[in-house]
Amino acid sequence: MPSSRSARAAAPVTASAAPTAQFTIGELAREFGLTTRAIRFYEDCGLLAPERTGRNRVYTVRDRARLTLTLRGKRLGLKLAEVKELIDMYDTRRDTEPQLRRFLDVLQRHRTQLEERLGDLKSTLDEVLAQQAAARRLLRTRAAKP
Amino acid sequence: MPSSRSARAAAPVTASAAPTAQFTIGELAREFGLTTRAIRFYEDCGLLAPERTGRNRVYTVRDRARLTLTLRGKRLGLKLAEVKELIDMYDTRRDTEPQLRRFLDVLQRHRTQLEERLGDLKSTLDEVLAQQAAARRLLRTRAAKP
DNA sequence: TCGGCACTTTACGTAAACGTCAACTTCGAG
DNA sequence: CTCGAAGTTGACGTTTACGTAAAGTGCCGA
Repeated sequence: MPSSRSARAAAPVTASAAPTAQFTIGELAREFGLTTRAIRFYEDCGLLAPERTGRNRVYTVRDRARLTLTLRGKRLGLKLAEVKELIDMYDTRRDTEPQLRRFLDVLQRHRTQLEERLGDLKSTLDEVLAQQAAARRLLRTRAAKP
Repeated sequence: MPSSRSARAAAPVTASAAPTAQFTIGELAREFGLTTRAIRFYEDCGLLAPERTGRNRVYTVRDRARLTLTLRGKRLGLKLAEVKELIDMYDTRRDTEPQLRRFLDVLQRHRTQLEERLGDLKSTLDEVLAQQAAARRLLRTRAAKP
């Protein structure tokens, strides 16, 4: 069975795994546990901009990376628009000094925000751990004298 | 100027700060930087259940604590329903062993989730730090030879 | 040639988390 | 007594992040 690269104009000739790895929307969806609808929606939001083979979308490793970042941002509670701003920021040129300084500004803001969240997270995690310990103790004493 | 506890049936007699501290919805809103609408909405979601003086809501320190937890959960990207589940869990009795075991289950789930997010956060933070360092280096070399 | 499957676009539906009126009531001050 | 400020409920509007259905294209195997 040749590699299942379905629904695409047949690979050049005998090549099964292209050198510059490419993916269909369905492949990406399965890989990331998303629906194709979601992926297209991310494109509408400007988070992805895949090439086309005719009308069909062709995703590269670069798109895959952006998708990874997108999902991570989502898990951290960011809006897609915020994720886009962030990703775009990392993708833009920083040729001139003003650009570099603006970039550093944004980085600092993000860093501060992230560190705050890190604090929140650690607090909650600590509380969960404490509750876990307490509950386990209770369960042991409960088991001792029923 | 006596403490501004507006819009309430007058305090018993001369007491200005009640022993069991209470708050109006407006006070809470200001304190947490929310709208009263939001606070009422949280009540609709079962996150708060203030007493009433007639029709007016009266919040206690306990409600204040729940609100704090709610907002922290939000910052961590949890849905209000998830926050409710979490808070309720912390508030319920754990008298029987099955209850205790269920409690431990939920704790473990939350812990896993929190640790995943912690990983996400650390990754992003690391990347931000790396970018910061890189940008600063660039800026220095740029300053050296313009 | 005929399904069937994966892909496409267009378009309307929906759940979450509030915002935003509207239409009151209820106090305390003037 | 009237006014304003803060409270109340109710109902509809809005944004975000997709779900879902409709209707069509393109290729592949039987």
